[in-house]
Amino acid sequence: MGQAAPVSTNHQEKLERLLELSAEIFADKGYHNTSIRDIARASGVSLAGLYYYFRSKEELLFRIQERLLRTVLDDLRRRLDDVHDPRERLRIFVHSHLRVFAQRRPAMKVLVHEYDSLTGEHREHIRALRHEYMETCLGILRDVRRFCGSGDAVVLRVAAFALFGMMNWTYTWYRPEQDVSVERLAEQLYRLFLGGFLRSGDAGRHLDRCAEPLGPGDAPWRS
Amino acid sequence: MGQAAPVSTNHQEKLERLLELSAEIFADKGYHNTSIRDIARASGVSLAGLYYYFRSKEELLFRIQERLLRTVLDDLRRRLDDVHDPRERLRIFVHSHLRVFAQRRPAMKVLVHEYDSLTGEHREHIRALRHEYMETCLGILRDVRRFCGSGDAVVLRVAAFALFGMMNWTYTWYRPEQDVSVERLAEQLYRLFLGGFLRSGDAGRHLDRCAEPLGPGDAPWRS
Amino acid sequence: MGQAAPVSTNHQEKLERLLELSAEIFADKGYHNTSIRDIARASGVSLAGLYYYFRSKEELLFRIQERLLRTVLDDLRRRLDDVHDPRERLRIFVHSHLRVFAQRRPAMKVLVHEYDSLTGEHREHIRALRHEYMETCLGILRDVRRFCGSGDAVVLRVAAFALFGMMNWTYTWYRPEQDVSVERLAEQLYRLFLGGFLRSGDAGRHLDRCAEPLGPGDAPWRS
Amino acid sequence: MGQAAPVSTNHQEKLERLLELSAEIFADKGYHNTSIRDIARASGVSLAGLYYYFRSKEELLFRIQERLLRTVLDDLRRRLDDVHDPRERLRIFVHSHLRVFAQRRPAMKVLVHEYDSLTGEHREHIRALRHEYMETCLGILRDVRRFCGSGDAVVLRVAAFALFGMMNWTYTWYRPEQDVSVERLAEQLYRLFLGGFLRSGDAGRHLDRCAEPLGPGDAPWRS
DNA sequence: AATGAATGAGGGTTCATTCAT
DNA sequence: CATGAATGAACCCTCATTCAT
Repeated sequence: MGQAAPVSTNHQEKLERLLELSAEIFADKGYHNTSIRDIARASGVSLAGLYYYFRSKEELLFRIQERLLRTVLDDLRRRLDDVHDPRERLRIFVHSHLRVFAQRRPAMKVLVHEYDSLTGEHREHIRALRHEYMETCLGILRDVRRFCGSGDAVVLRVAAFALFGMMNWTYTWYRPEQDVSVERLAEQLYRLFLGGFLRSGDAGRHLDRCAEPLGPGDAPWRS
Repeated sequence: MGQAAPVSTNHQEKLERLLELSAEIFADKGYHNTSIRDIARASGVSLAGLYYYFRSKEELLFRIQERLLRTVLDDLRRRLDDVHDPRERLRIFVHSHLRVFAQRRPAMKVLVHEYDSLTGEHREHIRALRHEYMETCLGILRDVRRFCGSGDAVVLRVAAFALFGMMNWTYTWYRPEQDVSVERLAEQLYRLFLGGFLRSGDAGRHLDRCAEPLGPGDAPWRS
Repeated sequence: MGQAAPVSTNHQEKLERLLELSAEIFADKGYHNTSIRDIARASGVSLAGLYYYFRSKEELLFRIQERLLRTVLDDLRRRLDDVHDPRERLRIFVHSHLRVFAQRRPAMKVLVHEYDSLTGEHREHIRALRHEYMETCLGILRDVRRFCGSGDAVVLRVAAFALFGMMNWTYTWYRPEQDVSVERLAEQLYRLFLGGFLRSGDAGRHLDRCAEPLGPGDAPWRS
Repeated sequence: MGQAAPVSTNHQEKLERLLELSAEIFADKGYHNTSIRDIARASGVSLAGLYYYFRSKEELLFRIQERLLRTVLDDLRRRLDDVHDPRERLRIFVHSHLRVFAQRRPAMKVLVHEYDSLTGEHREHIRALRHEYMETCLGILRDVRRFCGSGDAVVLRVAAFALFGMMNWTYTWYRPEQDVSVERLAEQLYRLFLGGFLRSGDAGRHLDRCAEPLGPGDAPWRS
């Protein structure tokens, strides 16, 4: 009677604490430069004890990335739910991304910086989630353009990557505690991007030597 | 005067070939995931032989980054030499950066991705060169703003990082051979940035919780 | 009187199932290459649960060997009970050994292949049972010889080991389902051995450098 | 001028010393129960230093087995070279096998006992060599039978395995220093086998329930 | 009677680096 | 200049085993 399955909950909680902690260490020293022993030491769990929670170091990395991506995607979907104005949707996208970045900095750095450290199925799995996120972004941009001008696929793709670049690069310099607030950062990046995006048109088209259309990139951010 | 130290030249050439090759491998597998043996194997030089050219693995990483940064800075200075129009200077900055990125992709990825892998003096040295580069960028942005509007330091800083983010992030997705040409990419990013930069003003200022004054605001974006 | 401890019976049954299963796995992968976890997985019992049935991995190995040896010895004694013809006794010995081999292949392989994996008292205990079995065999051979010729102890010993070699080696090649029937295999080995045994005499005696007397020689084989 | 490549020779010598030593330890403690550290300790070479000579523990096991098998096969071929009498050829086979067994006991035990510890290509390679050896044996037995009686394939196969069993099993009990001389052991086993082989005919044929002929087994001793 | 959680010890292997030649 | 040979330290991971429940 009363609460059910407290054991499982306990396990889940401890696991999440370990994910959080590991993300911090990976973010700090880099995945390959972090030893499982480092994590054992920091967590107070024995070396072997960790393997009760993850099958391998790479699975640990994978779980960190997957958990964050799911959070990001869920959060975004919820926020976009009943918003229809294209620019407002873009604004929400930028703000949501950066807010999560600020709140979960270590995991975000790991997600952005250590994608290449994954291999095999782990990588494939994360690639798929990143792809989904990228598609969401491209959809929004398409709507903005349809509303305000032409929607060249190549231009859209470059713009999307530019936007991700602006946002993701923050992990190299932005510290929420020392810099401007996330809200203001997000707003500035949003306006910076939107301002240029709306007027960029098919910039430099005439310069391009490759004629063929590129089609939708298979790379999410980059596979 | 006699022969000008042909041995030395030979040495220099071989060293540069090794730097290039190592950059490729580091870019491909990551610095920490690459072993000196990998480099020995790929170069045909014996394991011990490599240590004639570098004192340590980290020095190898350092040389790759330093060499590229010097190239970038020199190239940029030369191109900016007698150009005075602020926007044209910004345009040159963007194009120069991306052209080098495209021409020396492996080294660029290493420069961008493996900065944290440096320690001690090596890191400090590279930090200084990066700082110099950043200052050049900020100087250009300041000029653009002075020409066209207010030049809030915080806004400038965020804009500069946004620009770097857009450009540096390309290492994760842009392939010169498969994507749009570098020229077009550069032009689009330049316009995207400039368009937003010129109209972004002190976006979101009222949202900010930080107290410090930011200079006279201009018209809100939405008006 | 009442019920005869049904719990205990349950326990005994489960234990025997575990012995059987473990024998299979040990036979397949080798004792040292098998982990307790493998056994837990295969049996569906939890890792810790297994330790209710055995005190240690080695005790598990010991029980497998001991159980089989007792079976073999009991079976043999029963079959030899009222048989007095020496050759018939030998025949029974061979058939019995090989029949058990065929019926309990995994355990037999473990018994033959993993004797060295035992240590201390476990090893000593099994050694004693094996010795008993060997003595039974030697006794039979002695009778055969006494019946048909001289009974040199050395010759007997070598012959006994030869017989065991022929029989035990079957674990490396004989598969009851694919090869000749056990009956035929047993009969052929029996005749092969008996044929040679009866005529081998003190073969090669003159070749031997050992000085110890070997008893009166009989006619050379070639005569 | 003078001797060529002394370095290579040195390397080869050291490697062979390591093979020999490792064979002893594997024979003594078993392959899976021996750690590379044990070998390092016994050889005086550092742990990492060993990996200059073998790529892996399994390759070490493989080399031990391969080296011995090549020795055995070469030796046997040389001895059989100009001998034509079938019985003499059989005699040479048995003597050769046991002499090598006695001279290289540790390696022989490893070859016989640790075949299952090999995997993948290593195993396949050894399997092929064992097969070649087995075929040589079968060829000899066929000749003996053709000379003296019928040559049933199944009987031959069983006889061959019986012979191998007699000989290989010696690793479990025979100590050249304490037992009869190798020559005498070989002679006795040879006569024991030949005596039975020549008179065994198609023993127990009528007992067999499986009718189909077995054809030449693919297993050497047992793959 | 059974298990989830945990651990110390040790496994095979790779690493950056050195040094005599 | 260049290398073959060697090493100490550290890596990730698995092991048999225990103990509170």
